[in-house]
Amino acid sequence: LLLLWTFCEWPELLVSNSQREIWKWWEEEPKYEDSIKWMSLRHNGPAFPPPYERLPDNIKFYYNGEIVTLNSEAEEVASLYAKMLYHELTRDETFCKNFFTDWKDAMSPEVKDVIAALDQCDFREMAAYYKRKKTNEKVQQEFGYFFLDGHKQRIGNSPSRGKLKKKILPEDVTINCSEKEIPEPLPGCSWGQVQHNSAVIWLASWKESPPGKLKYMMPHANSKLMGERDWKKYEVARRLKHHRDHIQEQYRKDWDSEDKSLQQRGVVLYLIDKFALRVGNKTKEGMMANTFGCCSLRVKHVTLHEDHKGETKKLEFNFMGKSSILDKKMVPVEEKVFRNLQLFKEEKGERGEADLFDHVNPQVLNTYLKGLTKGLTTKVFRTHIASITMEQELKNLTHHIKDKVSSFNEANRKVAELCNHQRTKPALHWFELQVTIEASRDELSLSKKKLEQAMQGSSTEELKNDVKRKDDELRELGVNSSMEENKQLNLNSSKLYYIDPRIIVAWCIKWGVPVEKIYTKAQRDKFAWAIHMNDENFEF
DNA sequence: AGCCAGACTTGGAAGAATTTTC
DNA sequence: GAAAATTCTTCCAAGTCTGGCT
Repeated sequence: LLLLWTFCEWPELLVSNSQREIWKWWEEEPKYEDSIKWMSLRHNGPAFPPPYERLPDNIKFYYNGEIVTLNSEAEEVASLYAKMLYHELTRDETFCKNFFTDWKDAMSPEVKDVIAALDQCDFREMAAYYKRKKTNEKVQQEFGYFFLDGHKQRIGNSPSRGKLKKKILPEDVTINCSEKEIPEPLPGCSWGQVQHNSAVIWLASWKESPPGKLKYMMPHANSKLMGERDWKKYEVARRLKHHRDHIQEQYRKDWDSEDKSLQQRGVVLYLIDKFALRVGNKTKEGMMANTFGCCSLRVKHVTLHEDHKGETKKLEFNFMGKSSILDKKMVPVEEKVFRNLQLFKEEKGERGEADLFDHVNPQVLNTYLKGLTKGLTTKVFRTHIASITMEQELKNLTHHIKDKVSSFNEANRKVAELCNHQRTKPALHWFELQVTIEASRDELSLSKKKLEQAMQGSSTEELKNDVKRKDDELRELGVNSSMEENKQLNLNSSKLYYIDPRIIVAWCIKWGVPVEKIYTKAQRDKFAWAIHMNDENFEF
């Protein structure tokens, strides 16, 4: 009976995704123009977290060992801190200072009188309580989907996210949907705005309070709207092969140009075309993280090396790229590029902080490229080069050293290296490390003791090995803690954003490798269009 | 012509789930 | 059978690029 009742309540949601029929949108004829993204768009809007619930009576907050009852608002803010009590950040002085200031604003005068220092606060009971509490899956069921032209589709980012920022209310949210399908806001609330703009694909948007940046509720990567764009992206990147010769010819001419902006454009385009650099827009001058791309490179980021015979010209990049990932590599360049760069550096009097390419910017570049072929922008080069490289690497794989999947990963690794996709092996935090080292040292001395005791007897071989192993372990801990060389390549980004999935599908068919070995479930959903095309002869 | 809000794309890290190892 | 290692998913920050404004 219970089952039946549940079934009636959520008939569609009980059918798991794998059992559902897939909407093969890629087999359909386009029903409307490119500029129109949808005919009907229905969804429930973002989910809002329920109003704050007070702590149960048995969970207490202590100040200086005494129980203190916080007013509701102060308790709510305290709960945010309690939830991350064991996080490294709570040992950060600035973090604590900022939090304490904001927290005080939420306190009633009486409470404020009592609480004078953060380090006298005991959040441990609260922290334990929240750790037990589980998030509610029902929210995902009700709000995790939208309907595009009658088809059910998953929503991408979770609408209820956003930690310490100001709470988002329905009044802050703009809804984008079909005319007659406006979602219900929370009782007693109304939406900030409702629009019916079929030229865009987002479902809801709002301004995030401290940074003032726009946030969007977008369709999931496996939805038609996202898949269609992805497909189109790879088609544009594919078409670049028909224009690359001409582009190269053109920029070679520009190297000799009298016009400084043409000359710089030529060199920049060469670097992007050869080394798959990002274009390098101006980054928002937030207090920290000065990052760079091709157009924004400074003089100090590029070092020129000429070997003693003056035969090979090399360029050394050394700069912080997107997400503050270090891009450091030595690459050979053509003579004229080398001379031009020398010139650009000299012009700035070798001042390290000066912009290396002061006569070009991303807009200029993109305007030029768009004139060459529709849809061409600088980022297309990265996609193109990555896909071409992968295709070539896979073609070169005539035999498999270990197994097919390992060979595949080798090819993938080349692409990741090219795109400079890194991943930092999470280093143990300092104090965790101390604890680990301590424990490791104890184990070692214990084993040594055992060995000594056993020396008189026989069969000490095993114990000797044990000591040796533990000694090595301890030594390794010391090495790892000294950090550096913790950088590893991350193959996921190139696989998800740069390599045309049809190249991979074709390879899988050719070598009889199940696609499941290469793409995870989520990735197969994202690339469903390519997998279903099932084209063994696909050539990028 | 330069600037910036708006709308997407791309990225590594954290956290969850799963597999492997001891 | 638990802990450790690895893999996968989610999260949301950090990029790109367009087009409208001044």
